[in-house]
Amino acid sequence: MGASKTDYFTKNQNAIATLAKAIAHPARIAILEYLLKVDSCICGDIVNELPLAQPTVSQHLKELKNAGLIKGNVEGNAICYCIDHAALKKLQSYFVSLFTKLEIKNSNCC
Amino acid sequence: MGASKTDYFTKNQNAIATLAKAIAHPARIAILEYLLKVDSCICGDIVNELPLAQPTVSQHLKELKNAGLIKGNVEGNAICYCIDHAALKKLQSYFVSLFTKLEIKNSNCC
DNA sequence: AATTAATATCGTAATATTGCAATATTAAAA
DNA sequence: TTTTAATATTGCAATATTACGATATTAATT
Repeated sequence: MGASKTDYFTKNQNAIATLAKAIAHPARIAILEYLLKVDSCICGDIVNELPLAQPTVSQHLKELKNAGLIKGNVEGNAICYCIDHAALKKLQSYFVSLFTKLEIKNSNCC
Repeated sequence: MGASKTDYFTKNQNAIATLAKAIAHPARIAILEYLLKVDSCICGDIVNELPLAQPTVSQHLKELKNAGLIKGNVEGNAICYCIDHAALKKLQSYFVSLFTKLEIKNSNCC
């Protein structure tokens, strides 16, 4: 077969896996870092910043947008992308909760 | 083509993407959560816990191990898997630094 | 030594991801 | 209204991931 058996896992497990997948590519990490670096919401020069063709960047942007990590605003001709802070906080909160559990039972059995 | 252009990105960008990929599947999240839940380092019953065949679980365990997130110790016949706390901390530290940057510039431009 | 139990590996099918050329869309500018 | 600029979509090839049956490996048990 192939294609993950999504139904067999909890909503939460699927949610974090989906968020993780969204950032599971160096180009998408680079995009997020770039959007964090530039103060203003610079748009299409993400393409100039990355060593990838325009359609490829567009596709990565789409995936980040689908995951809810960035937002895109039409500004005339161009489109202004920026971090969706609320969504990133959600991502953060899952990790924090995971890492908190970790702190509690830090028994290294192996 | 296909296959990501790893060389064009920084070591750090690739590192976090690789870690994210390791947890970008609900089964692997479930495995990590299970290993966190059980106090002692229970081994093969991960297979009983998950709705997946033994080879599939074995494969997921291998990926988590390759990513350095878990450790496996041979214990006679069986193998004892457990969270690698040091590695998970590394994962945590990247996210913390990313989220810290986020706090600093929380200007929502869109 | 044969059996059993636990886990890993191999082989393979189904599906998903990545990347880009070509093309479409959309809106400003000329 | 044609041109130009910015971005998205389509189509397709290369590769990676997911899943599992069959089989191999390894070590305890009989």
